[in-house]
Amino acid sequence: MRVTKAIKKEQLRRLQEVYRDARPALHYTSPFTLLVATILSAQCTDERVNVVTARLFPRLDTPEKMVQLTQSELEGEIHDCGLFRSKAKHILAMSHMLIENYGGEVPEEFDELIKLPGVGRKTANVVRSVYWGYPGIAVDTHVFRVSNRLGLAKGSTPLEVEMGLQKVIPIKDWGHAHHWLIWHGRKICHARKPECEKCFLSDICPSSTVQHSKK
DNA sequence: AACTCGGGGCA
DNA sequence: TGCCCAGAGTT
Repeated sequence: MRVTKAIKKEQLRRLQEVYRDARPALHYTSPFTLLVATILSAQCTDERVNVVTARLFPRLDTPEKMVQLTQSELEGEIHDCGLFRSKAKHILAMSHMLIENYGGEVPEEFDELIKLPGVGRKTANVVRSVYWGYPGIAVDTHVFRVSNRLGLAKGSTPLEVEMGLQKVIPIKDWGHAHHWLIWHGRKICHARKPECEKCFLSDICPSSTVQHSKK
């Protein structure tokens, strides 16, 4: 199936309709806690991240409080998230940098965010688009996979998909489309066994395994 | 572009 | 057991 611009628009319309009430799955109360939760979410399910942050953020929700922990203490706090050594190192270094260079606040500029240890394009775009509503699509594994399957934005690298998505998604929806695509990837368009028979986009998805009589 | 970090969930 | 999970840094 050739994916026309009209089909892409229809895909987005249906995604918006079905996931209208989709909210961020990660628990956070501020830019800093969203930043930390997003770092913890790397290669880890959001359910597990929420278990860790639920007991972490009531006590440690600012850079100033975070840097009072030692490396090994923080590793113990986030152990269940996996990749805990590098994550703990990054979170501590990031907190120190926020205090020294940004007055303890999280900068809103993309170029400043990605200077922070442990923060790449994906994490920077999450904080900007989800918390502050800035333009920018965060491309994680779900967004990458679903976008490629739908033909919404094809690319061999996350950056190519990010640029492609920004051409087809209206600016006002960039923070929301991030959630539509993630929820769709979680609920239906799984990595290993996509449930195409349950998918409300199977008739206009070039990767669908469902047979359709009409083309 | 490929490799590494990493414990837990699930087939 | 083997593969996967809301990635980023290094080589």
